Amino acid sequence: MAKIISGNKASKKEVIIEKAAFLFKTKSYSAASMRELAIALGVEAPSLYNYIGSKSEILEIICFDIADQFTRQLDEVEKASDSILIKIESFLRFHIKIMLNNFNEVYVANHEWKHLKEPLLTDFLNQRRNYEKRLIHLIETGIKNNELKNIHPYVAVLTMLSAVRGLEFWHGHKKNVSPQVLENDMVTHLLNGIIK
Amino acid sequence: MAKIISGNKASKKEVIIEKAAFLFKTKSYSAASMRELAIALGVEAPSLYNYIGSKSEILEIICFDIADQFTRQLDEVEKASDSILIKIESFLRFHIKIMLNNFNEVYVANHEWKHLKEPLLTDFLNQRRNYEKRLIHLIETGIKNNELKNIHPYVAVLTMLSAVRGLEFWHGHKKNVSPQVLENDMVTHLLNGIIK
DNA sequence: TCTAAAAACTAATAAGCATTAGTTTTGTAA
DNA sequence: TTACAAAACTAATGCTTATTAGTTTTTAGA
Repeated sequence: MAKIISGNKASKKEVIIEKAAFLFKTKSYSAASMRELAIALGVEAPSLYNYIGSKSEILEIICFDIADQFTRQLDEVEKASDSILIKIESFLRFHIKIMLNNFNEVYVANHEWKHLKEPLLTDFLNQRRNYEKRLIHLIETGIKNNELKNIHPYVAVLTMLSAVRGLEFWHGHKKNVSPQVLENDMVTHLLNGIIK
Repeated sequence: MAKIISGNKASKKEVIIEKAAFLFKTKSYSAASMRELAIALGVEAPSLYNYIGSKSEILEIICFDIADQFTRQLDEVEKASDSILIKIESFLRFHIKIMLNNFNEVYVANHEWKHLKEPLLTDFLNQRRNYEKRLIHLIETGIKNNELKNIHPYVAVLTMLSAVRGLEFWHGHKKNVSPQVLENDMVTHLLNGIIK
């Protein structure tokens, strides 16, 4: 059969992971089989094992790659000498952008992480919890600063994280709205509300 | 082996579905097996087929039961002679409450609907799309009324639906916050924002 | 053109899956 | 106590799964 087609830069392993992310998103991790993945790549299933160690390794790479991207961006936001408001705004804008650009991988990281095996599952959840804690700290600082209303910090973080995460339903609706309008309107909503 | 224990009111079928909802939420629909479900009920797998037709029937019941509850509540909201603002607020509060009270079933309906088989999959998605459209109409009316800012209606609906849906992460955090505070703070956030 | 490594293949393994058929046990009402 | 129905069981079917071992083909460099 044919060989795995790899673009100019992407290694074959990266091509496999990319297709797998699409498949895991579409059918879910458990329901997607290595056979299907192989067919999507024009190859027999066992051939995949020349590049990857196991099905679960693919999931691990996807989940931790995304987690790292979020962590690194938050590092930068924290370092910057901006107001809390600006910090929150840039964290929101980053989430929206990465959601639109790395759609499949973010979707898989958000939905299929529970199929990670220990100890990676615990690692992943700790990384997430830590990320949330840093965001909560941001909100708390904003409340003390008098920049923000006195709402429960975790509720605010949950609301914002969930809202941007909901962009997984955006596909198919983008016809009428440009990504820029989407980004601006959602940021406005989450910071200023919808009441006139 | 023992018999399936059914409470006073709940039929045995309802007990199966309840446990299945928990299992589908915890392990995902594909990864959860009828054998596991049976063990959780203290029974052998084939015994389940005395009550339910198939594994997928369980998923169907869960998904459409939840969908119906949302539809019926929106019917009432639309009928009521309230301002748009009040209408949106009660739709939000209903979502938050049902999320906290029917956690497992809502979670499964939100995450595992893609394993529904045709034509039910199409039915389900149509029902969802229709629900969204009715919410969009609510927002549009509010904008015309001058009750709401001139934001993109679908973005607003997506933001609100996603935010309340994110309460699936609430479990484990409820120690510090009462459901009432959670509800009020989230509603405030989604209507008025977080800026002081 | 020859050689060595990379990457594909085929075949097989062992396990798990939902579901069906047929049988036995259990509970209930006469 | 007997008889009937409900609800459990055991055994089996046929299918799919990820993964491994061993082999052949393809590719690239000297």
